[in-house]
Amino acid sequence: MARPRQALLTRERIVEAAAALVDAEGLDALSTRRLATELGVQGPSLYNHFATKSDIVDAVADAVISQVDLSGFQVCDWPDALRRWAHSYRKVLSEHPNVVPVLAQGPGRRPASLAMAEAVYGALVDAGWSYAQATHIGALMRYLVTGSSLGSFALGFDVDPDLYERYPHLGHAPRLAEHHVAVDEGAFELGLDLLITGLTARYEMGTR
Amino acid sequence: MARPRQALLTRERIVEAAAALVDAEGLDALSTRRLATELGVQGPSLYNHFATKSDIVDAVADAVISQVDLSGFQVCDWPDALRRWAHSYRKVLSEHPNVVPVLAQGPGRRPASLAMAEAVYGALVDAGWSYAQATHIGALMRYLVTGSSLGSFALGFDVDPDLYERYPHLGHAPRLAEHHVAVDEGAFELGLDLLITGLTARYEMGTR
DNA sequence: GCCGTTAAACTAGCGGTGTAAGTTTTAGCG
DNA sequence: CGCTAAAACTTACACCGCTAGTTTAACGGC
Repeated sequence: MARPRQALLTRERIVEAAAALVDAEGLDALSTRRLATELGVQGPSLYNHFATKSDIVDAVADAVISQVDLSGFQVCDWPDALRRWAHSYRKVLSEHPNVVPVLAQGPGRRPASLAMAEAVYGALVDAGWSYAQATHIGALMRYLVTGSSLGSFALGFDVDPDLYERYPHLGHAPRLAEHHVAVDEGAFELGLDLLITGLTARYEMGTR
Repeated sequence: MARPRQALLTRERIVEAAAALVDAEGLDALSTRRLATELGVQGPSLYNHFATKSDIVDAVADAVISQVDLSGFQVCDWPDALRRWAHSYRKVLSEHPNVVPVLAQGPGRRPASLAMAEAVYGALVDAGWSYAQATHIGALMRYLVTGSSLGSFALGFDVDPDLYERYPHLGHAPRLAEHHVAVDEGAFELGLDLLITGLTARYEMGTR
Protein backbone atom coordinates (compact mmCIF):
# COMPACT_ATOMS: atom_id res chain seq x y z
CA MET A 1 0.00 0.00 0.00
CA ALA A 2 1.23 3.45 -0.83
CA ARG A 3 -0.68 6.61 -0.01
CA PRO A 4 -4.35 5.65 0.44
CA ARG A 5 -7.23 7.54 -1.23
CA GLN A 6 -8.61 8.33 2.20
CA ALA A 7 -6.08 8.98 4.96
CA LEU A 8 -6.08 6.14 7.47
CA LEU A 9 -4.68 8.17 10.34
CA THR A 10 -5.30 11.52 11.91
CA ARG A 11 -3.72 12.94 15.03
CA GLU A 12 -7.09 12.62 16.71
CA ARG A 13 -7.50 8.97 15.89
CA ILE A 14 -3.96 8.25 17.06
CA VAL A 15 -4.43 10.05 20.37
CA GLU A 16 -7.76 8.34 20.91
CA ALA A 17 -6.33 4.87 20.33
CA ALA A 18 -3.25 5.64 22.42
CA ALA A 19 -5.38 6.86 25.31
CA ALA A 20 -7.54 3.76 25.15
CA LEU A 21 -4.47 1.53 25.13
CA VAL A 22 -2.85 3.32 28.06
CA ASP A 23 -6.07 3.29 30.06
CA ALA A 24 -6.62 -0.39 29.40
CA GLU A 25 -3.10 -1.78 29.73
CA GLY A 26 -0.82 0.90 31.08
CA LEU A 27 1.96 3.08 29.78
CA ASP A 28 4.27 0.15 29.10
CA ALA A 29 1.76 -1.35 26.69
CA LEU A 30 2.00 1.72 24.50
CA SER A 31 4.57 0.89 21.85
CA THR A 32 4.56 2.42 18.41
CA ARG A 33 4.14 -0.95 16.72
CA ARG A 34 1.36 -2.02 19.05
CA LEU A 35 -0.47 1.27 18.65
CA ALA A 36 -0.08 1.12 14.89
CA THR A 37 -1.45 -2.43 14.80
CA GLU A 38 -4.43 -1.26 16.82
CA LEU A 39 -5.00 1.35 14.10
CA GLY A 40 -4.58 -1.13 11.26
CA VAL A 41 -1.29 0.33 10.10
CA GLN A 42 2.45 -0.25 10.24
CA GLY A 43 4.56 1.22 13.01
CA PRO A 44 6.53 3.96 11.28
CA SER A 45 3.39 5.43 9.70
CA LEU A 46 2.71 7.17 12.99
CA TYR A 47 5.71 9.37 12.30
CA ASN A 48 3.81 11.07 9.51
CA HIS A 49 1.66 12.63 12.23
CA PHE A 50 3.90 12.85 15.31
CA ALA A 51 7.59 13.53 15.50
CA THR A 52 8.28 11.19 18.44
CA LYS A 53 6.48 8.74 20.66
CA SER A 54 6.90 11.19 23.50
CA ASP A 55 4.78 13.69 21.56
CA ILE A 56 2.00 11.10 21.38
CA VAL A 57 2.16 10.53 25.12
CA ASP A 58 2.08 14.28 25.69
CA ALA A 59 -0.99 14.58 23.50
CA VAL A 60 -2.71 11.86 25.54
CA ALA A 61 -1.80 13.65 28.75
CA ASP A 62 -3.05 16.94 27.38
CA ALA A 63 -6.35 15.38 26.36
CA VAL A 64 -6.79 14.19 29.94
CA ILE A 65 -6.04 17.57 31.47
CA SER A 66 -8.40 19.31 29.07
CA GLN A 67 -11.25 17.48 30.81
CA VAL A 68 -10.63 19.27 34.10
CA ASP A 69 -13.37 21.74 34.97
CA LEU A 70 -12.01 25.27 35.41
CA SER A 71 -15.35 27.06 35.45
CA GLY A 72 -15.30 27.54 39.21
CA PHE A 73 -12.68 30.23 38.88
CA GLN A 74 -15.20 32.45 37.11
CA VAL A 75 -18.07 31.74 39.48
CA CYS A 76 -16.86 31.17 43.03
CA ASP A 77 -14.59 32.96 45.43
CA TRP A 78 -11.09 31.58 45.49
CA PRO A 79 -11.46 28.99 48.27
CA ASP A 80 -14.52 27.37 46.70
CA ALA A 81 -12.98 27.62 43.26
CA LEU A 82 -9.89 25.80 44.50
CA ARG A 83 -12.10 23.10 46.01
CA ARG A 84 -14.12 22.63 42.86
CA TRP A 85 -11.04 22.59 40.71
CA ALA A 86 -9.18 20.14 42.94
CA HIS A 87 -12.09 17.72 43.00
CA SER A 88 -12.54 17.82 39.24
CA TYR A 89 -8.76 17.52 38.74
CA ARG A 90 -8.59 14.49 40.98
CA LYS A 91 -11.67 12.90 39.47
CA VAL A 92 -10.25 13.17 35.96
CA LEU A 93 -6.90 11.77 37.04
CA SER A 94 -8.42 8.88 38.97
CA GLU A 95 -10.29 7.93 35.81
CA HIS A 96 -6.95 7.72 33.99
CA PRO A 97 -4.48 6.55 36.63
CA ASN A 98 -2.00 5.23 34.08
CA VAL A 99 -1.21 8.68 32.72
CA VAL A 100 -0.68 10.25 36.14
CA PRO A 101 3.08 9.53 36.13
CA VAL A 102 3.34 11.72 33.04
CA LEU A 103 1.31 14.52 34.56
CA ALA A 104 3.21 14.40 37.84
CA GLN A 105 6.33 15.55 36.00
CA GLY A 106 4.90 19.02 35.46
CA PRO A 107 3.06 20.98 32.80
CA GLY A 108 5.76 20.80 30.14
CA ARG A 109 4.54 22.58 27.05
CA ARG A 110 1.13 20.94 26.87
CA PRO A 111 -1.45 23.61 26.07
CA ALA A 112 -4.18 22.31 28.38
CA SER A 113 -1.77 22.12 31.31
CA LEU A 114 -0.59 25.64 30.67
CA ALA A 115 -4.17 26.89 30.34
CA MET A 116 -5.02 25.24 33.63
CA ALA A 117 -2.04 26.80 35.37
CA GLU A 118 -2.99 30.15 33.88
CA ALA A 119 -6.55 29.88 35.22
CA VAL A 120 -5.40 28.94 38.71
CA TYR A 121 -2.65 31.51 39.07
CA GLY A 122 -4.80 34.19 37.47
CA ALA A 123 -7.66 33.65 39.87
CA LEU A 124 -5.39 33.64 42.90
CA VAL A 125 -3.53 36.76 41.84
CA ASP A 126 -6.80 38.51 41.06
CA ALA A 127 -8.00 37.60 44.54
CA GLY A 128 -5.06 39.41 46.03
CA TRP A 129 -2.49 36.68 46.54
CA SER A 130 1.07 37.55 45.67
CA TYR A 131 2.41 35.88 42.60
CA ALA A 132 4.86 33.90 44.71
CA GLN A 133 2.14 32.62 47.02
CA ALA A 134 -0.14 31.82 44.08
CA THR A 135 2.66 29.78 42.54
CA HIS A 136 3.18 27.89 45.76
CA ILE A 137 -0.51 27.20 46.18
CA GLY A 138 -0.86 25.92 42.64
CA ALA A 139 2.15 23.65 43.02
CA LEU A 140 0.87 22.39 46.34
CA MET A 141 -2.45 21.43 44.86
CA ARG A 142 -0.73 19.54 42.10
CA TYR A 143 1.37 17.61 44.60
CA LEU A 144 -1.80 16.66 46.42
CA VAL A 145 -3.82 15.65 43.40
CA THR A 146 -1.12 13.76 41.52
CA GLY A 147 0.14 12.08 44.65
CA SER A 148 -3.26 10.80 45.67
CA SER A 149 -4.03 9.72 42.10
CA LEU A 150 -0.89 7.68 41.60
CA GLY A 151 -2.65 4.77 43.23
CA SER A 152 0.12 4.65 45.75
CA PHE A 153 -1.81 2.69 48.29
CA ALA A 154 -3.70 0.81 45.67
CA LEU A 155 -0.57 -0.44 43.95
CA GLY A 156 2.18 0.49 46.35
CA PHE A 157 1.72 -1.98 49.16
CA ASP A 158 2.29 -5.63 48.63
CA VAL A 159 -0.35 -7.90 50.04
CA ASP A 160 2.05 -10.63 51.10
CA PRO A 161 1.18 -10.98 54.81
CA ASP A 162 4.53 -12.50 55.80
CA LEU A 163 6.24 -9.30 54.85
CA TYR A 164 4.43 -7.35 57.53
CA GLU A 165 5.19 -9.53 60.51
CA ARG A 166 8.23 -7.45 61.39
CA TYR A 167 6.30 -4.20 61.13
CA PRO A 168 3.67 -4.29 63.86
CA HIS A 169 1.90 -1.10 62.92
CA LEU A 170 1.90 -1.95 59.25
CA GLY A 171 0.25 -5.23 60.09
CA HIS A 172 -3.02 -3.50 59.44
CA ALA A 173 -2.01 -2.43 55.97
CA PRO A 174 -3.07 -5.54 54.06
CA ARG A 175 -6.52 -5.26 55.54
CA LEU A 176 -6.58 -1.60 54.70
CA ALA A 177 -5.43 -2.45 51.21
CA GLU A 178 -8.90 -3.77 50.59
CA HIS A 179 -9.93 -0.13 50.89
CA HIS A 180 -6.85 1.33 49.27
CA VAL A 181 -8.80 3.65 47.00
CA ALA A 182 -10.54 5.01 50.07
CA VAL A 183 -7.18 5.62 51.75
CA ASP A 184 -5.92 7.79 48.93
CA GLU A 185 -9.25 9.55 48.76
CA GLY A 186 -9.27 10.13 52.50
CA ALA A 187 -5.76 11.51 52.44
CA PHE A 188 -6.71 13.81 49.58
CA GLU A 189 -9.81 15.12 51.35
CA LEU A 190 -7.91 15.63 54.56
CA GLY A 191 -5.13 17.44 52.77
CA LEU A 192 -7.47 19.63 50.75
CA ASP A 193 -9.38 20.60 53.87
CA LEU A 194 -6.28 21.45 55.85
CA LEU A 195 -4.83 23.47 53.01
CA ILE A 196 -7.93 25.51 52.23
CA THR A 197 -8.69 26.11 55.90
CA GLY A 198 -5.14 27.19 56.60
CA LEU A 199 -4.97 29.39 53.52
CA THR A 200 -8.25 31.08 54.36
CA ALA A 201 -6.98 31.90 57.82
CA ARG A 202 -3.79 33.37 56.40
CA TYR A 203 -5.72 35.30 53.79
CA GLU A 204 -7.93 36.90 56.41
CA MET A 205 -4.90 37.76 58.46
CA GLY A 206 -3.51 39.57 55.46
CA THR A 207 -0.60 37.17 54.83
CA ARG A 208 -0.84 36.95 51.09
CA MET B 1 36.73 -15.28 31.03
CA ALA B 2 35.02 -17.85 33.16
CA ARG B 3 34.57 -17.57 36.89
CA PRO B 4 37.22 -15.17 38.20
CA ARG B 5 39.37 -15.90 41.24
CA GLN B 6 38.01 -12.83 42.93
CA ALA B 7 34.34 -12.05 42.24
CA LEU B 8 34.06 -8.92 40.10
CA LEU B 9 30.55 -8.02 41.21
CA THR B 10 28.66 -7.77 44.46
CA ARG B 11 25.13 -6.54 45.00
CA GLU B 12 26.63 -3.54 46.76
CA ARG B 13 28.93 -2.61 43.93
CA ILE B 14 26.08 -2.97 41.43
CA VAL B 15 23.71 -0.80 43.46
CA GLU B 16 26.41 1.79 43.94
CA ALA B 17 27.19 2.02 40.24
CA ALA B 18 23.51 2.01 39.33
CA ALA B 19 22.80 4.83 41.76
CA ALA B 20 25.68 6.87 40.40
CA LEU B 21 24.47 6.33 36.84
CA VAL B 22 20.89 7.29 37.67
CA ASP B 23 22.00 10.34 39.62
CA ALA B 24 24.27 11.47 36.82
CA GLU B 25 22.21 10.69 33.73
CA GLY B 26 18.70 9.74 34.79
CA LEU B 27 16.63 6.61 34.95
CA ASP B 28 16.61 6.15 31.18
CA ALA B 29 20.39 5.90 31.10
CA LEU B 30 20.24 2.85 33.34
CA SER B 31 20.35 -0.13 31.01
CA THR B 32 21.75 -3.47 32.00
CA ARG B 33 24.39 -3.34 29.29
CA ARG B 34 25.43 0.18 30.16
CA LEU B 35 25.58 -0.58 33.86
CA ALA B 36 27.58 -3.72 33.21
CA THR B 37 30.04 -1.81 31.03
CA GLU B 38 30.44 0.70 33.81
CA LEU B 39 31.37 -2.22 36.07
CA GLY B 40 33.78 -3.74 33.54
CA VAL B 41 31.58 -6.72 32.85
CA GLN B 42 29.15 -8.08 30.27
CA GLY B 43 25.43 -7.37 30.54
CA PRO B 44 23.96 -10.71 31.55
CA SER B 45 26.47 -11.11 34.40
CA LEU B 46 24.27 -8.85 36.47
CA TYR B 47 21.69 -11.58 36.54
CA ASN B 48 23.91 -13.63 38.77
CA HIS B 49 23.16 -11.09 41.49
CA PHE B 50 19.71 -9.69 40.67
CA ALA B 51 16.72 -11.44 39.17
CA THR B 52 15.51 -8.49 37.13
CA LYS B 53 16.48 -4.95 36.29
CA SER B 54 13.49 -3.79 38.31
CA ASP B 55 15.08 -5.36 41.39
CA ILE B 56 18.19 -3.29 40.81
CA VAL B 57 16.13 -0.12 40.56
CA ASP B 58 14.30 -1.07 43.74
CA ALA B 59 17.59 -1.57 45.52
CA VAL B 60 18.73 1.88 44.43
CA ALA B 61 15.47 3.38 45.66
CA ASP B 62 15.78 1.55 48.95
CA ALA B 63 19.32 2.80 49.44
CA VAL B 64 18.05 6.33 49.01
CA ILE B 65 15.21 5.95 51.49
CA SER B 66 17.52 4.38 54.05
CA GLN B 67 19.27 7.75 54.31
CA VAL B 68 16.17 9.44 55.71
CA ASP B 69 16.52 10.39 59.37
CA LEU B 70 13.81 8.79 61.51
CA SER B 71 15.34 9.59 64.87
CA GLY B 72 12.92 12.43 65.55
CA PHE B 73 10.15 9.99 66.25
CA GLN B 74 11.98 8.79 69.34
CA VAL B 75 12.89 12.24 70.60
CA CYS B 76 10.24 14.83 69.72
CA ASP B 77 6.50 15.10 70.09
CA TRP B 78 4.64 14.14 66.96
CA PRO B 79 4.41 17.57 65.30
CA ASP B 80 8.12 18.25 65.58
CA ALA B 81 8.93 14.68 64.65
CA LEU B 82 6.85 15.05 61.49
CA ARG B 83 8.64 18.27 60.67
CA ARG B 84 12.08 16.76 61.18
CA TRP B 85 11.22 13.70 59.20
CA ALA B 86 9.68 15.64 56.33
CA HIS B 87 12.70 17.89 56.03
CA SER B 88 15.13 14.99 56.03
CA TYR B 89 12.92 13.06 53.61
CA ARG B 90 12.80 15.97 51.21
CA LYS B 91 16.49 16.71 51.53
CA VAL B 92 17.40 13.13 50.64
CA LEU B 93 15.01 13.06 47.69
CA SER B 94 16.15 16.40 46.34
CA GLU B 95 19.69 15.05 46.32
CA HIS B 96 18.50 12.18 44.11
CA PRO B 97 15.72 13.67 42.00
CA ASN B 98 16.01 11.05 39.30
CA VAL B 99 14.84 8.26 41.57
CA VAL B 100 11.81 10.16 42.86
CA PRO B 101 9.50 8.77 40.16
CA VAL B 102 10.20 5.32 41.55
CA LEU B 103 9.57 6.37 45.13
CA ALA B 104 6.38 8.24 44.24
CA GLN B 105 4.79 4.93 43.29
CA GLY B 106 4.64 3.78 46.87
CA PRO B 107 6.68 1.68 49.28
CA GLY B 108 6.39 -1.60 47.39
CA ARG B 109 8.30 -4.25 49.29
CA ARG B 110 11.45 -2.26 49.85
CA PRO B 111 12.60 -2.77 53.43
CA ALA B 112 13.69 0.81 54.09
CA SER B 113 10.41 2.19 52.80
CA LEU B 114 8.46 -0.21 54.97
CA ALA B 115 10.59 0.63 57.99
CA MET B 116 9.98 4.31 57.38
CA ALA B 117 6.24 3.81 57.11
CA GLU B 118 6.32 1.72 60.26
CA ALA B 119 8.12 4.47 62.17
CA VAL B 120 5.72 7.17 61.02
CA TYR B 121 2.51 5.27 61.60
CA GLY B 122 3.76 3.87 64.86
CA ALA B 123 4.60 7.29 66.24
CA LEU B 124 1.28 8.76 65.19
CA VAL B 125 -0.73 5.88 66.58
CA ASP B 126 1.23 5.99 69.83
CA ALA B 127 0.44 9.70 70.06
CA GLY B 128 -3.22 8.94 69.97
CA TRP B 129 -4.14 9.27 66.31
CA SER B 130 -6.50 6.66 64.90
CA TYR B 131 -4.91 4.23 62.53
CA ALA B 132 -6.99 5.63 59.67
CA GLN B 133 -5.90 9.20 60.38
CA ALA B 134 -2.28 8.11 60.80
CA THR B 135 -2.46 6.44 57.40
CA HIS B 136 -3.88 9.57 55.81
CA ILE B 137 -1.25 11.77 57.39
CA GLY B 138 1.57 9.54 56.25
CA ALA B 139 0.23 9.42 52.71
CA LEU B 140 -0.22 13.17 52.69
CA MET B 141 3.35 13.77 53.70
CA ARG B 142 4.54 11.51 50.94
CA TYR B 143 2.48 13.39 48.37
CA LEU B 144 4.05 16.61 49.56
CA VAL B 145 7.62 15.40 49.64
CA THR B 146 7.64 13.44 46.40
CA GLY B 147 5.67 16.10 44.56
CA SER B 148 8.01 18.88 45.57
CA SER B 149 11.07 16.74 44.82
CA LEU B 150 10.09 15.75 41.32
CA GLY B 151 11.64 18.96 40.10
CA SER B 152 8.31 19.85 38.62
CA PHE B 153 9.09 23.51 38.33
CA ALA B 154 12.71 22.90 37.65
CA LEU B 155 12.09 20.59 34.73
CA GLY B 156 8.40 20.98 34.09
CA PHE B 157 8.21 24.42 32.57
CA ASP B 158 9.74 25.16 29.27
CA VAL B 159 11.79 28.32 29.05
CA ASP B 160 10.68 29.20 25.52
CA PRO B 161 9.31 32.73 26.04
CA ASP B 162 7.05 32.68 22.96
CA LEU B 163 5.03 29.91 24.51
CA TYR B 164 3.90 32.15 27.36
CA GLU B 165 2.65 35.08 25.38
CA ARG B 166 -0.87 33.73 25.37
CA TYR B 167 -0.85 33.12 29.13
CA PRO B 168 -0.54 36.50 30.78
CA HIS B 169 -0.16 35.27 34.33
CA LEU B 170 2.29 32.60 33.35
CA GLY B 171 4.38 35.23 31.67
CA HIS B 172 6.24 35.50 34.93
CA ALA B 173 7.07 31.82 34.96
CA PRO B 174 10.25 31.92 32.89
CA ARG B 175 11.66 34.53 35.20
CA LEU B 176 10.60 32.46 38.14
CA ALA B 177 12.21 29.45 36.52
CA GLU B 178 15.52 30.98 37.44
CA HIS B 179 14.43 30.24 40.98
CA HIS B 180 12.59 27.01 40.22
CA VAL B 181 14.22 25.12 43.04
CA ALA B 182 13.08 27.83 45.41
CA VAL B 183 9.51 27.52 44.11
CA ASP B 184 9.31 23.84 44.92
CA GLU B 185 10.95 24.47 48.25
CA GLY B 186 8.57 27.30 49.03
CA ALA B 187 5.56 25.21 48.14
CA PHE B 188 6.87 22.42 50.32
CA GLU B 189 7.44 24.68 53.30
CA LEU B 190 4.04 26.28 52.88
CA GLY B 191 2.35 22.91 52.64
CA LEU B 192 4.20 21.45 55.57
CA ASP B 193 3.33 24.42 57.72
CA LEU B 194 -0.33 24.38 56.78
CA LEU B 195 -0.58 20.65 57.39
CA ILE B 196 1.14 20.59 60.76
CA THR B 197 -0.70 23.66 61.99
CA GLY B 198 -4.03 22.27 60.90
CA LEU B 199 -3.33 18.84 62.34
CA THR B 200 -2.24 20.30 65.65
CA ALA B 201 -5.50 22.26 65.86
CA ARG B 202 -7.52 19.14 65.14
CA TYR B 203 -5.51 17.12 67.62
CA GLU B 204 -6.17 19.59 70.39
CA MET B 205 -9.86 19.60 69.55
CA GLY B 206 -9.87 15.84 69.98
CA THR B 207 -10.46 14.99 66.30
CA ARG B 208 -7.98 12.13 65.94
C1' DG C 1 43.65 -34.72 48.26
C1' DC C 2 40.27 -35.61 45.16
C1' DC C 3 35.40 -34.76 43.61
C1' DG C 4 30.90 -33.18 42.97
C1' DT C 5 28.29 -28.96 43.49
C1' DT C 6 27.64 -24.33 43.23
C1' DA C 7 28.87 -19.75 41.77
C1' DA C 8 30.21 -16.23 38.61
C1' DA C 9 31.82 -14.93 34.64
C1' DC C 10 31.26 -15.64 29.50
C1' DT C 11 28.96 -15.91 24.44
C1' DA C 12 25.11 -16.32 21.49
C1' DG C 13 20.70 -15.14 20.54
C1' DC C 14 15.47 -14.09 20.88
C1' DG C 15 11.88 -10.94 20.53
C1' DG C 16 11.01 -6.38 21.44
C1' DT C 17 11.78 -1.11 21.18
C1' DG C 18 12.04 3.81 18.94
C1' DT C 19 13.04 5.73 14.78
C1' DA C 20 15.69 6.89 10.30
C1' DA C 21 15.83 6.23 5.31
C1' DG C 22 14.10 5.47 1.09
C1' DT C 23 10.03 3.95 -1.97
C1' DT C 24 5.49 4.17 -3.95
C1' DT C 25 1.24 6.06 -4.88
C1' DT C 26 -2.17 9.45 -4.30
C1' DA C 27 -4.23 14.22 -3.67
C1' DG C 28 -4.16 18.90 -4.49
C1' DC C 29 -2.64 22.97 -6.94
C1' DG C 30 -0.62 26.22 -10.43
C1' DC D 1 -0.93 18.27 -17.23
C1' DG D 2 2.73 18.14 -14.38
C1' DC D 3 4.81 19.10 -9.69
C1' DT D 4 4.98 18.89 -5.07
C1' DA D 5 3.71 17.35 -0.75
C1' DA D 6 1.50 13.88 1.92
C1' DA D 7 0.71 9.33 3.72
C1' DA D 8 1.17 4.94 3.54
C1' DC D 9 4.79 1.24 2.86
C1' DT D 10 9.40 -1.79 3.57
C1' DT D 11 13.84 -2.22 5.30
C1' DA D 12 17.13 -1.65 8.63
C1' DC D 13 19.88 0.06 12.66
C1' DA D 14 21.14 0.21 17.32
C1' DC D 15 19.58 -0.73 21.52
C1' DC D 16 16.77 -3.04 25.14
C1' DG D 17 15.70 -6.90 28.98
C1' DC D 18 16.50 -11.38 29.46
C1' DT D 19 17.30 -16.74 28.58
C1' DA D 20 20.21 -20.61 27.63
C1' DG D 21 24.16 -22.92 27.61
C1' DT D 22 29.30 -22.98 28.42
C1' DT D 23 33.54 -22.55 31.02
C1' DT D 24 36.17 -22.27 34.96
C1' DA D 25 37.11 -21.41 39.75
C1' DA D 26 35.94 -21.93 44.70
C1' DC D 27 34.06 -24.61 48.40
C1' DG D 28 32.54 -28.51 51.36
C1' DG D 29 32.53 -33.55 52.31
C1' DC D 30 34.63 -38.05 52.08
